[in-house]
Amino acid sequence: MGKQTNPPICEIECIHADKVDELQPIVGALGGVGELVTNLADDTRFKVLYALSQSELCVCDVAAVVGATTPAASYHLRLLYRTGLVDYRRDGRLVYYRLADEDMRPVLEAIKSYMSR
Amino acid sequence: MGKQTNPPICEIECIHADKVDELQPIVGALGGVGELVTNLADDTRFKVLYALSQSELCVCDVAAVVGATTPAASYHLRLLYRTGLVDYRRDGRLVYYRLADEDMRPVLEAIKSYMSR
DNA sequence: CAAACACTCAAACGTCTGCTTGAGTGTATG
DNA sequence: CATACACTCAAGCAGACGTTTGAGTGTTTG
Repeated sequence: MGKQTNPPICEIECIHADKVDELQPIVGALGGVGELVTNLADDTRFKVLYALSQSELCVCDVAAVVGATTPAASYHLRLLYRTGLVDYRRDGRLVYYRLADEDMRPVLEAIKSYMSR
Repeated sequence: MGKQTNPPICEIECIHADKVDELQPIVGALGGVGELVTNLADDTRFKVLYALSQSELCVCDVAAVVGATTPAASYHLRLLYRTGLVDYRRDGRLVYYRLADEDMRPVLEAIKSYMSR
C-alpha cells in the first residue's frame, strides 16, 4: 500500500520552462488550424479543391475529374462551400463551382510541391 | 411502371470533356495527399509539429506547450514519427523530438499565414 | 538495490467521417 | 404539360480518430 496511485502526469513546465514559455503563446495562437486543414485532409476533397483552383467546373465535371459519384462530389463541395473555400453560380440546370479564396492557392501549391519532392 | 430505376449517376466526361481530360492526369497525380495532410488536420498535432519546427523538445515540453497530457503527446509524436515528419534522439531518460523533414517547413508556414490573414 | 521519473504501450470509449442509396427539387426541352 | 436531366438532401453504415486510463520499460539517483 506504499504504492502511490497518482500523478504519473508531468507537471507543466517540467523540463525546459524557458522554451515552453516562449512557444506557448505562438502555438496557442494556432487554435482552429485543424478545422481548416481538415478540409484538405481527404484525397477526394483535396483533389476537388485543387481542380477548382485550376478551372471553374460543374458538379458533374468535378465528379469525373476526381473519380467519384455525383452525390459524393456534391457532398464534398457542400463542405467546402460551408467553410468558405469554394463558391458557386447557377447557369440553367448546371451549377458551376470555383475557388472562393485566392489566399488558399499558395497553401495548395505548397502541399502539392511537398508531395512531388 | 414506366419509371426507370437506374442511372441517376452522370456518365464520365458528361459536360466539359476538354477540361476534364486536361485536369484528370494532374489531379490523379495528387493521390496520397490526404494521408499526408491528415497529419496536420488536428489542432493538437499541428501545434506539436509547428512547435518542433521552432525548437527541439522533449515529450514533456511538447505536452506543456500544446496543453495535452503526456500520453496524448506521445501518441501524436508516434504518429508523426511513423510518417517520417518527426525524428528523435535519446538523452538519459529524456527523449528529444525534432522536425525530420525541412521540406515540411514551407507547408507549415503557408498554413500559418493563411490562418492569420 | 530501491525509489523516482520520463516515457511508451494497449485497451476501451465516444465521436466523427466519407460514401452509398433512394427520394426529392427545380430547370430546361419537345 | 410531360419528360429528361443536373443536382441536392436525408438516412444509414462501416471504418477511422483522439483521448483517457492504467500498467509497463528503462534509465537515473541516493
